Amino acid sequence: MLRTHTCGELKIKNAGITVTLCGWVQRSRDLGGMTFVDMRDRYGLTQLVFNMDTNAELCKMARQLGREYVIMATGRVAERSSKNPKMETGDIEILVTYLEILNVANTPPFTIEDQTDGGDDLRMKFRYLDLRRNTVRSNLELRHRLAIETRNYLDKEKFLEVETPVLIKSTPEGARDFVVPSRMNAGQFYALPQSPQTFKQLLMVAGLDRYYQIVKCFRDEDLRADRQPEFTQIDCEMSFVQRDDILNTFEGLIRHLFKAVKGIDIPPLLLMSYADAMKYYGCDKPDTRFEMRFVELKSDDKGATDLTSGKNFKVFDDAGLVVGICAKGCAGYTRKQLDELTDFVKRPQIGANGMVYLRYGDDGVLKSSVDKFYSSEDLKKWADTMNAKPGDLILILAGEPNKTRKALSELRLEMGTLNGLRDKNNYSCLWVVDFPLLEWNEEANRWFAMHHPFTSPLIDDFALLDTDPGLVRANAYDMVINGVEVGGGSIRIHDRTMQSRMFDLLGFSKEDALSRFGFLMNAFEYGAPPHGGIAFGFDRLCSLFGGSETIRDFIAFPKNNSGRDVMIDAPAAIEDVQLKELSIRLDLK
RNA sequence: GGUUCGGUAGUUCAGCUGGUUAGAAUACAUGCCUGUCACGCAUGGGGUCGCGGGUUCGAGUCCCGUCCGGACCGCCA
Repeated sequence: MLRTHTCGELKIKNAGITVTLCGWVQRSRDLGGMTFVDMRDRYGLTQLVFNMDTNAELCKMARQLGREYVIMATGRVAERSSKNPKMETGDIEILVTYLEILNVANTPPFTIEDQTDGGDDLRMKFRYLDLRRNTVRSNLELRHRLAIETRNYLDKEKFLEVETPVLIKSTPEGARDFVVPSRMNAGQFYALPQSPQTFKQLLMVAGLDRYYQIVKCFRDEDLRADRQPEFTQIDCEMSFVQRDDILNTFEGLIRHLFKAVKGIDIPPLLLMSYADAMKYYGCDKPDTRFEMRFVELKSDDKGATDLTSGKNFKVFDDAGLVVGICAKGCAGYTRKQLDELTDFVKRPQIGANGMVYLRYGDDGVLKSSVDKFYSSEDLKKWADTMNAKPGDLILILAGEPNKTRKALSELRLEMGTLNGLRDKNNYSCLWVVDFPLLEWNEEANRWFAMHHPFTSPLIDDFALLDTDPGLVRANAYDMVINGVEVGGGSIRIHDRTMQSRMFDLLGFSKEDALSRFGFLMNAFEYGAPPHGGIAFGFDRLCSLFGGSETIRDFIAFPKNNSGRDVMIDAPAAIEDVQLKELSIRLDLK
């Protein structure tokens, strides 16, 4: 070992001993007669001192050190005459007697500080420098901690970590596959897994009983702050279980992670149906850190009261849904603020046509943007329905039900943000259950599995498969934390008649089904146990625990918005020889 | 595929309704300074204003196109 200690561990109690440290030059301060150098490694920062009186040669050498030079220094640990309470090792310093430059360094293009001056693009291009910064490194440490604690918990619960192949077969359902040409099988391609879904089910048929894997998955779709083309899942499957067994087991996992990594005891998870999530939050992954639930003033539901029609307000009369939220204590919003909210919901990404507001003044007077059409009695009814009190502000959207819910959901989140109700250190976890099994796709003119084709329907809804497939609920569940879908799964179909029934519904012919999933259907002929599972988005979990919106900060070498690795400059063209070997001819315009 | 914001010194940014030699901070270099710790002080170098075209007497600034980056919509079983 070149060193005796790290740059983070020497404290006042070590004063007097002689040590050798290795690390990078964070910063140096040349005061003329003496020079201070802050030396950094993964563990911390330690101050080196050089004095012209003691050793002029060495001191001059220290003056020549540039930022990020790699050095080795030997000296005695001494108590400082002026201590720095802001520094972990601020009570001591090293009186250097030997200094060696292990490597010189170019001046980095941005500062290696917690608050760096580097922009995102530059940091990604020099990611290995970016990773020297505390903030980024501590994100990777958090990721490591979460992985270790996940393994600890699942191991204790008798889960077996099994590796599944990365070169597999393309499946047409779901996301676009990344494909890999096969040299030995000209014209044929592997696909990279979007998830090890079928393999983990085969492991259940194999009798492994409980499987997990922290595994890379791949989806060739457009990127977002929380979406990368390659990402990591905690992928799990269990045999001989029902839904609640899985919910309990993985509520246990998330509880363990919060406790072990953040020291937080989270309350028992709420269980919310998909239908309620959509009705009260307009979204299948509600942020439940705050209430502000939707209240409908008019809807298509049977027996629903209609508080808005028949007053000549065409917008509401024509709407399938009139729905609002009540923002507590926001009656003081200015016209300008309300106009900004209106602009917010009218943005093309949100797509509302307009917004109606109703101020419930502190004096009890109701003032709305539709006073022309509605009497104060009408407005009072709205306010009462919405449980509004003086001082509150009601915001109402109307139109086609699904679009309107989606828009109001965005507005709700915006109001939550504006009112400081979305504290990143506050966690609200819940299960969303009973998703629809199928989704109708207009373009393809057929049903698609909302989750995947192996998801079991709820027993209660079996009969509806014949009469009204759209109403069939799936035995599926998502875990949602602070409005982020961190995990999802389902009880699978293990029965071959039900499986072929599903394939029928999805419009797969027998031949289709066999060529795509024949291996799985065959396996199911040999005694498949009832089973189900779940997969967590590990990167998202890390960013959530780290209090960040973007997962890129928690991935050592992430891709940019266009799916490029700007550091190694991938993807890139390949040699003609390689193409030839793969029997591939390019067709670029 | 679409919406939107941005691209000016190594870096982060400012630069007004078009008008002298394009600025600041920081980084870098040199010098001074014996208790600094974002050390301080002084001096200095550093620019194809992303690229191409257009309007104009004149473009960093306006227009069109294009490339790159961020956020979002579509997409993501």
